[in-house]
Amino acid sequence: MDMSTTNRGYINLFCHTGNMVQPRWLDDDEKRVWKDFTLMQFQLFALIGRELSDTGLSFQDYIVLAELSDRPDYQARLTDLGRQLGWEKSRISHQVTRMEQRNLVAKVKCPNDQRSYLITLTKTGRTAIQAAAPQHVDTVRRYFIDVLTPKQLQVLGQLTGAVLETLPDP
Amino acid sequence: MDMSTTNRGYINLFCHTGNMVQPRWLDDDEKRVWKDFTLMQFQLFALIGRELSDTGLSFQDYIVLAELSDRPDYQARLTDLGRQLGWEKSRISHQVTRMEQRNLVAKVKCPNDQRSYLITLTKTGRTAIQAAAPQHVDTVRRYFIDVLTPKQLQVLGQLTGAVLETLPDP
DNA sequence: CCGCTGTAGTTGATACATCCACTATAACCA
DNA sequence: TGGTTATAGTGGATGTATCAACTACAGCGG
Repeated sequence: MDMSTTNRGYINLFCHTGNMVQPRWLDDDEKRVWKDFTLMQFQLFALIGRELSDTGLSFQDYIVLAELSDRPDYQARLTDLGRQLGWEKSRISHQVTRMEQRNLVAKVKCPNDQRSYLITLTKTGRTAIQAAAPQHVDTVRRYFIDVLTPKQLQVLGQLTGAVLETLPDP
Repeated sequence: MDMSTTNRGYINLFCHTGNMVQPRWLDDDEKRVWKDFTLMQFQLFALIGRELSDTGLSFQDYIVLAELSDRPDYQARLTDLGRQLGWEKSRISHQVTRMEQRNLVAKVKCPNDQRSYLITLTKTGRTAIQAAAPQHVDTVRRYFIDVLTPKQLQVLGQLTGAVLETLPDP
């Protein structure tokens, strides 16, 4: 099962050229970046979740509430909400259902389209995100934004854009 | 609830200076980078999971199998495995339990330490990661590594390191 | 040898993400 | 107008993270 005695492990890559399958290893730098990147993103989002949890909101709750807060009328159609966040319909549906049960948002049948729902920010939801925002944004700055130099931030923006463009739609 | 009429939304940040709480917004660039970054990482890992799913492995399965493959004897103590991956004990425990039920790994009581288990790669596990590796590594290259310029990869490595160092231990 | 503290791992509860199959309405077009 | 297709959303099943409370063993100091 060894692919090479000097460069083991399945983080290493194969690359399909034509109908030949040729190994194309990750070199040590690429391997390190990939592993560190996966670790970093996971730890970062886990931390954000933990720091948010005193407020009774999950990061997912926060994201939805923040998106609704960004709207002039504090409401959005369910699918628009999902589309805006890059969430698939089932994910946003389940999430909103849970949030509705906790009274963070309300669902109203859309008058124009009998299939749709308007999701609106409730008083409770508004209060919750108001309470959570200071600590959340502090965390994002402290452990991410402010850790990076302006140059790093700029490159990260470009790089993120490049990856997002390459990623297929669904 | 508006923090400002020109710069709304709870992605914006507050910063605690002494016992004063002062708003410190994310400017438009920072906001874009943060949102795009969260979106990118999520979509990327979702894609990796989907592309892996034909092989019957989740990304988490893959990570564990890859880590075990990297060991000369194809085995590791449960906690070492978790430590290596940056996973907390409950997470690695649950994951390994599920993987054991599918015969991807085996658990043996550690002879030296009656509290510990040695997790070993089974024949099935070995076959599974062998089958999955080509497509997996191809995906990682195609949608991440090869999308980035060497310069971007280098900056990403530095930036990732900086964030990881800042992140608190647990 | 006893008790204390730390470490290894489990378990059950809850929340989250995904998949797939499903209902219902809308839009289109022949 | 009636049939087809696309869109909006639901619901259940499975796998995945996290938390807190738990058992059990190890190592240490008296």
